[in-house]
Amino acid sequence: MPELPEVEVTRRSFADRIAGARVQHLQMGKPLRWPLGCEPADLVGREILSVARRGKYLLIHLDQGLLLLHLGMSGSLQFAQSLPPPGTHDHFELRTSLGVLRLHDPRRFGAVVYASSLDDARSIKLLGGLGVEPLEEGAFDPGAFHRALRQRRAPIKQVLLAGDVVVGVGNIYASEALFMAGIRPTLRADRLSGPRAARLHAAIVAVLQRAVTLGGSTLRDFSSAEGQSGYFQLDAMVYGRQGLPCRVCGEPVKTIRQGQRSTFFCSVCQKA
DNA sequence: CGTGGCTCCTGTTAGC
DNA sequence: TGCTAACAGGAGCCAC
Repeated sequence: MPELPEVEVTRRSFADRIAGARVQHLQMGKPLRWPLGCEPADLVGREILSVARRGKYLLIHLDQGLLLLHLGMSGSLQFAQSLPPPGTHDHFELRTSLGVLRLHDPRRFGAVVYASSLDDARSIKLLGGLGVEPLEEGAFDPGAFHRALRQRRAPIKQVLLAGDVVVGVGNIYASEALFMAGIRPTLRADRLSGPRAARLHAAIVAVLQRAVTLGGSTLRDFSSAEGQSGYFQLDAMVYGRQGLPCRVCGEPVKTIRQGQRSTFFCSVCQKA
């Protein structure tokens, strides 16, 4: 569920408040995607230095090691001075001197993984193959983006989702960025001209930035760690709008399946 | 090595 | 109203 904007909104909603906290207790619920990788008790007493983000992963840096956190499809975080007793879908809870951090994740596609450092095998395995950060100053270059796309024969939508060229673009924002750039989602990535790749590059940045500003999308259950819902979906151009008139030309929005995920597009505004 | 398909899990919704 | 099947924002893994 959460794509880059939702993860970034989550990070901003608690990073400053948890920095400097001391870990008092770590409680795991039902198994998540991978085992934690250390004894929960081993983390007691460590200090939380900062919360960073890489792609859709949150990196909680400790004075020794770090926790890699992924929200999967249905995960959300809460951080507060105190919280009501955990429910059936709360599978990770970190009690600290400054508050309680809790992961709520019904589908349990999310993960919390301890790594001793960023060069640790566990972090390399999870973060090593990730593409560039689209919103990082100077990191996402239109020319390099075009060159990377020329190596790929898969449909452009699926190349965006794969996350090894550029990170953070999930199912909602892939459809939205392709609409904004006027590109058909089924077009082979290597068939994009330089100008069209540049247009897509700009669209990705614009869509993600706008979504962060709006507090992310809240289709079902996303909210920030402060409990705020996002508003992006209220003005999605194509996502979730199958059969409804395109906001630009009025043509009914189409939906197709690509790699078991639904894609939304306008056949008039996205001719090729 | 790039690509496409499958998989994990639970909850909600569309359709009969 | 009730049952069932399809689908949901991710992404690692495996066979080609």
